[in-house]
Amino acid sequence: MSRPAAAAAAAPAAPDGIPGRLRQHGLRWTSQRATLLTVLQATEGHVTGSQLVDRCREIEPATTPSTVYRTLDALESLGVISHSHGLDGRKEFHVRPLAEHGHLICSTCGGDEELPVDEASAFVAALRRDHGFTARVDHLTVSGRCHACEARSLAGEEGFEPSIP
Amino acid sequence: MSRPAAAAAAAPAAPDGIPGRLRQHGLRWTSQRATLLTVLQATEGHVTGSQLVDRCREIEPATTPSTVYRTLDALESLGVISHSHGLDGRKEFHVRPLAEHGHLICSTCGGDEELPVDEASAFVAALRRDHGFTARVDHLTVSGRCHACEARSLAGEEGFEPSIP
DNA sequence: CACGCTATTGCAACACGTTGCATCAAGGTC
DNA sequence: GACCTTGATGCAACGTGTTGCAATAGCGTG
Repeated sequence: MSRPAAAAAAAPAAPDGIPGRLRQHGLRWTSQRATLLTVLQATEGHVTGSQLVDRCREIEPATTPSTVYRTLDALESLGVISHSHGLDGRKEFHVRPLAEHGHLICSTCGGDEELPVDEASAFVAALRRDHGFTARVDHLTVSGRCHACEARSLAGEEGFEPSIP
Repeated sequence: MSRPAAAAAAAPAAPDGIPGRLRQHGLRWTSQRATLLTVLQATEGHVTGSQLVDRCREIEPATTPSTVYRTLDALESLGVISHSHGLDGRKEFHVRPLAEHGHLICSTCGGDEELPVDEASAFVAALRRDHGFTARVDHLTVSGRCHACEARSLAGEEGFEPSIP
């Protein structure tokens, strides 16, 4: 009889049906991927690639960065995770399916607010109408100034803007 | 009598009033900065940092990357240039004041279309109303699929999405 | 259960930026 | 025109990702 448990044994804590979904696409389930998945599932909110590498190393010190980054790509093509970009343009991953959302990042204080898709729907519709462009809100990062920082900057002097990455 | 030309002599092709604007802010006008400015003014559309380093080296082979990047920061705080982010999150600089605009980047073909500010004004207004957030359209990059690629993907099979940086 | 195809891995090298620090020089002042 | 303050430069080292390549190991097959 087939024993899918064998894979789980070699790969501790195999979660969900991810292994199967990988195989469906001709991809493979390895212990390194299991480690990353474990880390991802224990993750709240957003994480950068290097943070994931670090956390994987806590579980499996032999973890190699290139493997992590390549696996992240693979998981993303499967739709298991997605990413947007932080202020510095660095990728920030998050596990799906949290509610799909964009991001509002304050370039002054670094604060990050979520933008529900429906609040962007009119904008998306306009882009489709005027440009034939299908926007991915899920990958959208809007930078600007949050309420608090805007008020502060209007009150005080600006002169120079601080560096706006 | 004061001879601002002296600076221009040491620094070939000093353009505009940039040297003066730097000095107004306690910053300095150097030959390295003159080189970068020359390159920037000969630049159409967008450029990445490394492209700028390369072009500066064509003029002045001794150009150092760190100097270029630091000068870019300085010029940006003066409002001489601004940047947005490419598909990979890398900074893309452009000289102002071209008409302020955002970007629509197709994650499939890499195509880049400009988004006039006024087309985003309703969206910006909504963000301000609902989140007290002041968005910078000028720094906005929306990724998604352009008309051509969208049509192509609807026609053909997708299975996997190609990697979407 | 052994075999074979090929996806993955790990390593090393590279690309792009950033940062700390000692040294240099722009440019305002006397 | 010499002096002095302080911003700018160049270098070296580091952080984060990416890529080419040979070796390894999933996993579907016979």
